[in-house]
Amino acid sequence: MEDLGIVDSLAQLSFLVIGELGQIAGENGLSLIQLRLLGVLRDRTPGMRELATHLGLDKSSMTGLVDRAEKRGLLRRDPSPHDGRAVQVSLTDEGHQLARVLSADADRRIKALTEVLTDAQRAQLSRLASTLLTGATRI
Amino acid sequence: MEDLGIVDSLAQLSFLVIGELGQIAGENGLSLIQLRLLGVLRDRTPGMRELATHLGLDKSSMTGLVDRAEKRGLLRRDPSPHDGRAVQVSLTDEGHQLARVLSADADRRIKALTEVLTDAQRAQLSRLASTLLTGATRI
DNA sequence: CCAAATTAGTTTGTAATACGTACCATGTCA
DNA sequence: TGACATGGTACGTATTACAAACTAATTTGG
Repeated sequence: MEDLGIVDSLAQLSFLVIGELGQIAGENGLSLIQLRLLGVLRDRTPGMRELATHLGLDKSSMTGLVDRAEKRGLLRRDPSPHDGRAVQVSLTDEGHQLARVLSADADRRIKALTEVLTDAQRAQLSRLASTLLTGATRI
Repeated sequence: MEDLGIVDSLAQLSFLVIGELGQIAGENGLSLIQLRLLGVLRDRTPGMRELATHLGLDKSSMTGLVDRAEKRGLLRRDPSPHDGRAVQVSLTDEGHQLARVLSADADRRIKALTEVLTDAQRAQLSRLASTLLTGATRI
């Protein structure tokens, strides 16, 4: 592979990583967006609007997404204690369990992807990505 | 932002980059997958099977994707000169023009993302990503 | 304190995406 | 030449996504 510019290398890397995550999702009967949803819910119990913002979706898209996950028993909607209009979305036990499996799979697959790197390079990549994320999400 | 592991930092970075590309696509009346399709076709005239493999889709999914892009005048199907069953997909002039716009947009947006990095860091990230891609796609 | 404006979420309708299966037409090989 | 493989499409279905219209609860301005 020839030396790519920053744009192409980042884009291709991203498609590769997302592709891996998509495969993991598929192997566990989920779509990529549902995998993301479960990932977000691992350590939060947000409302629908918050979820939609976080995932970059319209709030109407969230309704269907959460509907389907709820029907599968992966999460539940509870009324918010602070706001009568709002809802708290949280993982069920089954959802938490599946999220752990997905997380372990992702760990394995992503680490396999980075096998070609030395430990130092892997740490460097991680640090650079973190730096970039800090800058980008602070905006 | 705390220091993430290699898995989370790569996953989050990837979602961020793909999100940017998706926004660029949207601003130009395309979906992310159509942006990818145009990107692939910039320097190739593959058949449907080849395209499907490259994009990780079923061949039946390709038909619809190419159908819609063809209807928009972005690409065309020509019969393959070597195989009576096969088809050669190629960009129209309009498709090439749009692909150039998308590419320029991506350049701008991804470079803005990496603004927090020094030039040296950016080069390092690009090199690490390229290395990783080389290893991953050689498998 | 109440009317007006916001906000959270759902519903409905439509389009794109994606898959599997079944199906043609063409190629390839024994 | 006949069997089989391959490239591509057609069809049916589920998921994803959006926009617009709507309901119900909350906040805000006067």
